[in-house]
Amino acid sequence: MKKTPEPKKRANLRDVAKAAGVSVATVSRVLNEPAVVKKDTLEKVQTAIADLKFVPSAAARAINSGRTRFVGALVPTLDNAIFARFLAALERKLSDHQLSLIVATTEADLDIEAEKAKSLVDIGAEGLIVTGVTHSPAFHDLIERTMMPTIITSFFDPENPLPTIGYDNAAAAQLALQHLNDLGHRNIAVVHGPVHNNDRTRARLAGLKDFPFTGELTTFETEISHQGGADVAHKLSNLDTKPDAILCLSDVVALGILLGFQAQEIAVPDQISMVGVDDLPTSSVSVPPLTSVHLPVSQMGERVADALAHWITAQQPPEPERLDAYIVVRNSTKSADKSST
Amino acid sequence: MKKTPEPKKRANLRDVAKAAGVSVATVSRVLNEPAVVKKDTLEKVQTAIADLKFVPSAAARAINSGRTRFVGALVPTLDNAIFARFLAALERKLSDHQLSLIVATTEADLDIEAEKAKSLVDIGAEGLIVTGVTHSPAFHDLIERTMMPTIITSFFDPENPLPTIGYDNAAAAQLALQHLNDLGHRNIAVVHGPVHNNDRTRARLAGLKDFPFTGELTTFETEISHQGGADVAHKLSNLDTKPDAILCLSDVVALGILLGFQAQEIAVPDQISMVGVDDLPTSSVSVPPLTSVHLPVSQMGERVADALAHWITAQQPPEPERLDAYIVVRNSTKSADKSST
DNA sequence: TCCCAAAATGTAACTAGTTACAGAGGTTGC
DNA sequence: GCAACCTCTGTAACTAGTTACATTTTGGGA
Repeated sequence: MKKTPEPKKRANLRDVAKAAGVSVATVSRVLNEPAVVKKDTLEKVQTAIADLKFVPSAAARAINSGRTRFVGALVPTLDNAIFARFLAALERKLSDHQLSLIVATTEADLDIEAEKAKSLVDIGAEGLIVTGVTHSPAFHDLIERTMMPTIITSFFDPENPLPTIGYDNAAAAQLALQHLNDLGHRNIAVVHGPVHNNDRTRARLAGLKDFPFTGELTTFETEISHQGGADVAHKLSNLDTKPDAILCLSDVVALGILLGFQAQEIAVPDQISMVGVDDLPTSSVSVPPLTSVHLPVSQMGERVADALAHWITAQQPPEPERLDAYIVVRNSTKSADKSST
Repeated sequence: MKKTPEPKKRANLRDVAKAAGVSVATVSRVLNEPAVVKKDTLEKVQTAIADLKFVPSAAARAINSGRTRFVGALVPTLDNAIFARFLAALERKLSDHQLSLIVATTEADLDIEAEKAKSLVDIGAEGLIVTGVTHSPAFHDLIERTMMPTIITSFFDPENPLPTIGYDNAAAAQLALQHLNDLGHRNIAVVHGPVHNNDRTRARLAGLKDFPFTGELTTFETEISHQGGADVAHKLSNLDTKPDAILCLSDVVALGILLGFQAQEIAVPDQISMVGVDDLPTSSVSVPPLTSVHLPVSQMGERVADALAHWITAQQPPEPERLDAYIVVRNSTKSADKSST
């Protein structure tokens, strides 16, 4: 007495056509250009669609149009607000182009990156967005084989084979050093995240090296987190000769240092000046507000979205694009002579 | 003398079959079960695949398997670390199930949510994850029509028609109030984000109302950002009778208040106690470290991933699941009698 | 009323894979 | 020596849409 042998099967175009007593072409027209369908036919079909709870198959559409309408972005982490802000802008602008965004995190591991890139391509991504110019051979293979439109962000390099849309990391770091130099600081601690698998950080450090600075530059590597910053604050406070300024290549870490210093009652900027790089929203409300090099990540998200959408539709890669970083001077820095009170 | 009339067209299975001198079935086998193919045939085909730079079409695969291997998550924003952390855990666990994650932000707007949900379904999402139980009629329509597996997060309600996996927001807020009550605070400022379109916040406020607290409870609404917190700090400091404790329904705001108080040299917890809700990583390194109700968002991400993956494959919705929040006492609270120094 | 074009609809061939089934060739057992 | 079986490969029919082209219907003007 079973009456439900296979009730689960989803209705398809043919089913709807049969139910409405029309051809598949008509149903397809109701879906795509209802204007050309006569009114009562239209209604008949729409009723059938509603009755059968018909939902067109995305895959079948995609197979004809050759479009899946989504792209993938590979970022090291979502835990750093700088990427979250980039992705927010990217997603917003992509949806103007009728594109959805798949986010995949790589944990700054090139193998994970290649693997996730592969799975993005496998499920049909029409384009890829990646962070930095350094990638595994497997990744480059994949991009070359599939000719997948791929844009590199957070990095500007007009020479790179894949188009880059981003800022000049070396220049951004130099902006910070310039500022400290102008203020007369001579003994500067440079605090940065892991350089392994992070070409942005390496480029920034290289930029600092290239800058004509005659004072002392000491580097400290730590985790990119508030905790990582707090750890460095602790380390710095135990030093025999303390630096008179800190140049921090990440605001998250800078904020952590700031908190660490507060806990130890080291006064910023009176005892020590601090510059960050990123200019997170939080940096403007920290105590003291943090002087920081602003990275235009929201703008970057928008430019990347436009460029990738254009690449996909017009089959033409975009020109590399440099977005300018600039320093925002707040109250975490002051000139060296006054700090030796 | 043109030799490239249409060189762009991607090679397909038939092209490869022709090039390798085998049938399409054999090529398909090379792709899916290479073990059953004779070695030299295998090599011939693989050579052809490489030569033609053949990449199987995801859409064509999906049309047969009925699977697209991705799901969509709708969150209000990426700017709050609480969602970023949830998504990070979700994405990590989903990839164990061979599922990718499409992230869409709704800006806490139910219409945007419905619209983005629709476009996720249109492009073939196999399941959806949404924040909170309150949604637009269009959204509910969509879910019902498509019978899309959909899990609600950040909210626990066993009565809800769609399965919820999350914490009890009322109970979480009460944990904070309980703590302040135990410490003897009688005049408490409750700071929260916009209640409009935010049922989590509303549930928390309702929880506070239900708690048998005999003191004074004053509420303040502000933006969920450090800036929003700083604004409230300013407002509070201008009050005639200041509260002796602040219960903040969001750690981001609490951290902003903390920074605001520092700028105004109001001592926490000596002059005023503070509790937050969220327990962000930053909360443990703020000055002072923030007492906060821990919301198990990473665990939530993992549970949701497992539940949704199971729903998709086994066609069976999960049971609602309550995850426990608990308070983490740090140094931003102290008992009332000592704070009246 | 008839003719013709415009409007509406239908037929069937596409898209790019998977897969049931058939069949060819080779090996083994009796 | 021949049936039985296994291994490997091929044919063709699926999946669910879109769309070029053919055909039917409709309506207006002569």
